[in-house]
Amino acid sequence: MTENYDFQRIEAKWQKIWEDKEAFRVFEDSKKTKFYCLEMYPYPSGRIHMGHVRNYTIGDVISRYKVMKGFNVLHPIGWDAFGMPAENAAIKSGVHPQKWTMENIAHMKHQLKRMGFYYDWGREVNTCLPEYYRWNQWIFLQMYSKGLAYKKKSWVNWCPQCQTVLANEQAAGNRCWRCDSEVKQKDMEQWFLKITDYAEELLSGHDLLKKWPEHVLLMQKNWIGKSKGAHVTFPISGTDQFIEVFTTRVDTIYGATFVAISPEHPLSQKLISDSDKKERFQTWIERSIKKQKLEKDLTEEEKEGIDTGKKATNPFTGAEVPIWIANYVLMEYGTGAVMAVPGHDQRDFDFAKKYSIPIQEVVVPEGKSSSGELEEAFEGYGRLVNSGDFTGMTSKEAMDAMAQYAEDSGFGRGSILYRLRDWGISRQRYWGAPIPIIYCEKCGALGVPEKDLPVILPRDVEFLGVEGSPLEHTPSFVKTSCPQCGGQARRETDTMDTFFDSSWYYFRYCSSQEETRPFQSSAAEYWMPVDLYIGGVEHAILHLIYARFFCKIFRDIGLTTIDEPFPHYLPQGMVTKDGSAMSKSKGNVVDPDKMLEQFGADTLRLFILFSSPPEKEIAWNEKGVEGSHRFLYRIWTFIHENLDFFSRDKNQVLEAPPESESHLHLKTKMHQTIKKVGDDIEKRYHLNTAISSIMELFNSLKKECESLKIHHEDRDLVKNTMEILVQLLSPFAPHFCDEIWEKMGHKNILLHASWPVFDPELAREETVTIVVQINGKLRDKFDAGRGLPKEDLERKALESERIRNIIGDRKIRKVIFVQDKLVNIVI
RNA sequence: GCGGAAGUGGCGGAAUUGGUAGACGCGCAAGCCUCAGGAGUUUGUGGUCCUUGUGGCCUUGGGGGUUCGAGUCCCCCCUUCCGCACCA
Repeated sequence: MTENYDFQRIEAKWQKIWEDKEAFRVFEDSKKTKFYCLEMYPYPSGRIHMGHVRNYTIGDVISRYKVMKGFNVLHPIGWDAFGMPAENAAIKSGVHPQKWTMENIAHMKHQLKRMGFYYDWGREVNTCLPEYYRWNQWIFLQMYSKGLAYKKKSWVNWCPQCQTVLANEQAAGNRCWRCDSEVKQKDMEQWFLKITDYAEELLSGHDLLKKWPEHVLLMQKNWIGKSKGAHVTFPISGTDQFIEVFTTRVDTIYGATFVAISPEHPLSQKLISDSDKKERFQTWIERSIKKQKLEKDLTEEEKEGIDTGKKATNPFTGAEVPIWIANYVLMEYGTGAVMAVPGHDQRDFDFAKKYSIPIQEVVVPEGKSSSGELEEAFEGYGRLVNSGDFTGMTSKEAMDAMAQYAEDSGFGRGSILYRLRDWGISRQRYWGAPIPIIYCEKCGALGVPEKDLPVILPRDVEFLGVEGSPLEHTPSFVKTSCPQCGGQARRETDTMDTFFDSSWYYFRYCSSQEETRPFQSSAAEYWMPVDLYIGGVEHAILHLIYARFFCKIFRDIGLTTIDEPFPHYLPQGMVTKDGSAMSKSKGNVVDPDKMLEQFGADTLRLFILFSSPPEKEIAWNEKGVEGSHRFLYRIWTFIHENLDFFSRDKNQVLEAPPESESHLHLKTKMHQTIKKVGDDIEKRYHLNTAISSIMELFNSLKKECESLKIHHEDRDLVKNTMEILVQLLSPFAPHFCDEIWEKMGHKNILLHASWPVFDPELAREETVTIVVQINGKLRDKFDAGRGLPKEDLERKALESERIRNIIGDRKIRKVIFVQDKLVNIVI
């Protein structure tokens, strides 16, 4: 009677054995080569979802494989535990964010264990605990003392009804997510990190990231947005003030027929202050600023502006041009002011047409002459016309010459501009790491002294959901004394963006218990950098740039010698159902718990990997899960039906048999599969094809076994192949394989068994199929010994009756030969 | 608008270096087993045509090209998805 495949019992059994053996604990060991496999840690939202299952299963298979290959593998996990959902839950249902978060973590931890993941739980980090976030504060203070953290005014979304700051996603559609009132913009003091200091290095560091997908590097590159150009100052007529502009096309400056500044530009108020239309202008400016902040698609917005009536002088031509305030000029980019060249910029062209501003042509396409009246802006490069001494130069020559001339004349310089902006980390929220700053009336803003860290987030606060952060209304937190003069002082009540937490957690895993520094440098020297980082591509820009930025700061303050934390990044695709991402609102969520109950962890792991290669999206299909389950079941039944045979004592040697053809075939297949599975896991990360090749091996094995009773001599090979198969499958379905392995009489767990080695000689087919083509079309094929020379195979091909019939009496022009593959006869 | 990725049977996907397209799995069909089956098992399964063969033709979004040979390389176009977006 065949024993049932009781996966619930088996999985619980092996999870306990692994835990009792502490099989997943790792320590630094200089004798072994380390491998640090990291997956993006989860936000403890309550339950794990299929995206987690996929992400962590990919990492788990690679980790287990590397362990079997003899590496010292660090595979940690933790919790991105601060953030808004916890606070929202508090506001809505009165549960304390800490309670909510810790309960979620407990449940999700249980779920992850239930999946059988190879995690060293001794290194678990939890960002909402003071043990962790005190180092956020410490790092912040290091940055503050180096001038890398600073405070400045910035616009935030503000709900006047709730009297609170809103995140962008809470202000969707320009309406407050809670009370639906109209969102306003408010200018508030906020903390920033000077990531722009590292813009160039974040860009040039891409050269070290050889194992990142090209498109991810490109996304980051666009985000950093480096532009080469020039800054030029235009004096404002009748004043001693200037407008500075940035341009990437200084070669077109002779065609600058006006200057346009952003409504938000500091000069915009001054320039209209003595205008008789001041009030109308004022209203227009306010409306434009608001639109710029809130409109999603600004390109759709019609270009409009107001003429300030003031003039500025084009320093190249000496001509006076009007100064406009225009809604298409953004304060965030460049200087917030542009030299407008209608002839060579379509936006300026549209604007000039609307307000009848002159359009001048100063660049013509190479080999063409001036076209008279322009129909639209010519934005390409060409040769300069109507440009004084620079006329006749190419655009490229002129850009250098003009930048040089501007610099020599003192009204400009060649320059480089980045789109990347400093990172605002202030959040007017409770559930985050407090920013360790104290404000004293006398001494100003001071960092909390290191000895006073951590600044503990107080537990007892009120969650009204209105009038700013709960911390502001907690006097016991706010009131403090000045660390310098001892006088009355007030704490910063803003907390940190949770991206701050996730920018360095991978360092913390190296020594998560360390109490005197964020991490032990020696431990980080051993484990870092992360050898493989796996996670959703939605973090390709922000998280991965911030983390790279932090690593470079750590290097610059002497905590590490690493330049890049993640030399290898593997983005993993989404799990979708019915054409869209699984989400509660769509109602298309498949709960991993349900799958675990129905099929078990091994089936779920196998299915999620088998469906698709890691980078691709997975469309969930319940039938496929059954297929993966069936595969395990078939192996289970097969082993149990022949249990006497498979559990036979290893030492019982059978006489070496003569090698039959099918015997040879199976042996070859076995060695090929070892090679393929290894390559698929560590070279291509195509775990789906690794699994399919194991399935193929099992199919071959079963076929061979139909003759098991007849061909006594194949038995050793069959048993050996089965053992290899279980080893190859074990990273994918670890509980199942350990159970079978034990049944086959082994005492060790598979994690401690080494990965099988293939013999290249045996992996090579002794007979190959030679394809015969005529004019590139398949016409015949035959088997032949490996390595036969062209002449033999060509003769054999021409002997074939089919081939002879097709050729008839036509003349053979030539014959193409590919060793061990094909003979192509061209007639 | 700019940038990127992708398009292969009814479905998920395979084809790693230009060399047998459709591996593996799902689904479907038929047989076996069964009182029964939404279980198990065996076989078949891209389309099409006929003379049913170890057959012919067609087939990797569409159209051209390079090559003895193209899913793979080049050019043009279409569709879908993603990122950025008045970036000066």
